[in-house]
Amino acid sequence: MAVILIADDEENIRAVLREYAEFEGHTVLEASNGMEAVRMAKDNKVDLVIMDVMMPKLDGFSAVKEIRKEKDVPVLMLSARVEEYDKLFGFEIGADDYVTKPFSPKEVMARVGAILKRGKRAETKKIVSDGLVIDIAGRNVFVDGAKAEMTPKEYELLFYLTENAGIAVTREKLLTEVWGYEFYGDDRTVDTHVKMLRASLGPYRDKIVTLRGHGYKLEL
Amino acid sequence: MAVILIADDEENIRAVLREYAEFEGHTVLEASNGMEAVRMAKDNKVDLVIMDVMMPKLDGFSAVKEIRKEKDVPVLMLSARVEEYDKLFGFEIGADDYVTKPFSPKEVMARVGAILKRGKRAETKKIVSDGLVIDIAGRNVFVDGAKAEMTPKEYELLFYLTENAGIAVTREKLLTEVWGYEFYGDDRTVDTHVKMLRASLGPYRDKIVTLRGHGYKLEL
DNA sequence: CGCGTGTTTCACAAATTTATCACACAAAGA
DNA sequence: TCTTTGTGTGATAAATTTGTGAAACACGCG
Repeated sequence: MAVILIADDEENIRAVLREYAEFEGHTVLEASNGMEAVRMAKDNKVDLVIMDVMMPKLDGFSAVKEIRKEKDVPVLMLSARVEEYDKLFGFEIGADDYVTKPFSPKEVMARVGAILKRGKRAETKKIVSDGLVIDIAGRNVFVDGAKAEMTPKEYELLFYLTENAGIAVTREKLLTEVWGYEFYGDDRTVDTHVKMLRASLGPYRDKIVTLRGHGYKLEL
Repeated sequence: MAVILIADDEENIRAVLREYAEFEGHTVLEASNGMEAVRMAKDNKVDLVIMDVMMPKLDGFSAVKEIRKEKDVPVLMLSARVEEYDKLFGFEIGADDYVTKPFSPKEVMARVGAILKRGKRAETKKIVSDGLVIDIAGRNVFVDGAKAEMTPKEYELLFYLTENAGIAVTREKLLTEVWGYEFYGDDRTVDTHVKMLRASLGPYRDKIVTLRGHGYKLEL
């Protein structure tokens, strides 16, 4: 559905929200302080941010300001404070909603749903496996939240494998499908690109399984 | 600014909200029960409805449903109940926001402001990112407040990319979509226009990302 | 017509990507 | 264990691709 960044220094609050969010089919990223939240928001394609006001290193308001410099992502603020001032300030910096602690997860998710519904932006399909996010339409690949820069061939190879996830593919097949039927080169070229693709996938390098004497397969 | 219909059976609550709303420059209509609220909403040009849940003759939820049959007006629900159920139900019938009593008038007005702001954004379809404002309907582009003058092709190219923000687009696709299917010219024409468009976008030139071996993408 | 703005093509340099090769390494079978 | 076969990897020269400036071209208008 959507990618939600949950920024709160309290571990259990993140856990609760994550549970609810994932139940609704969202992908969740977590940040435990403002700095981390800013970094993650900038590096990832985030659809909504749930941001706590009081956090170490960088408070929620400042974090939102920072994020807004680069991205126009909707924000729901969380705060333990009940003072009115906070609420107004939250709206002033452009927060889309505001909930005070203690809150009910259901209410938060209802508000999240409302915000996402409003932001009817075309949502690109994403294939997710653990910390690996593959966004074919946006030509993005995220490894544990960080954007993985790849060469064109790597993208195409990965996308082809993704579209055929779980299916064994021969080198020949890959050459004709990814490289094109006119390609008359070496089988081993595939190996080299798999090597580079694996390097780009880092911890998820093993998602590309070698099928000895046959070819490769992407396991999601 | 806007016309706000305040529906609440408590006279003093209406009075307080009216005071704040008028202070912000809004025009206020009042209804003391659900039936009246429905009638007024249908007969008048209303920009936003503040609706109490518990009212005589017709409750707030039913009233909203009734109003929504004819008009797609944003609604902020008020309720004395603190039960979660109400809140969720409020969102389910499409309320844009929800505040429980006792509330602070300032908070309510802040939320009203937020809702109206959203609505306005949707009407003119202004896509904003930092100091970059793209008003497709008005055919305007503002860079840090200053209007950016562009050639027709630049506008069209930018608008197409904006409508497909976050999605990778090939040069071919751009040629057929922006230039027209009959165009049989050079791929590289796109490059040149991207170059010029980037120049026009000044500090936001990097919002147009080059996807090597593929095409371009607008990142908001 | 001639002019001016806007559009397209083109060529070249710079930067990036690719294909291939050789060798080390790993797996499977005798 | 030894052999054979297939795969992983680093290096590198060759091939692509893009950014850009300049020139050619198109077109509406006074």
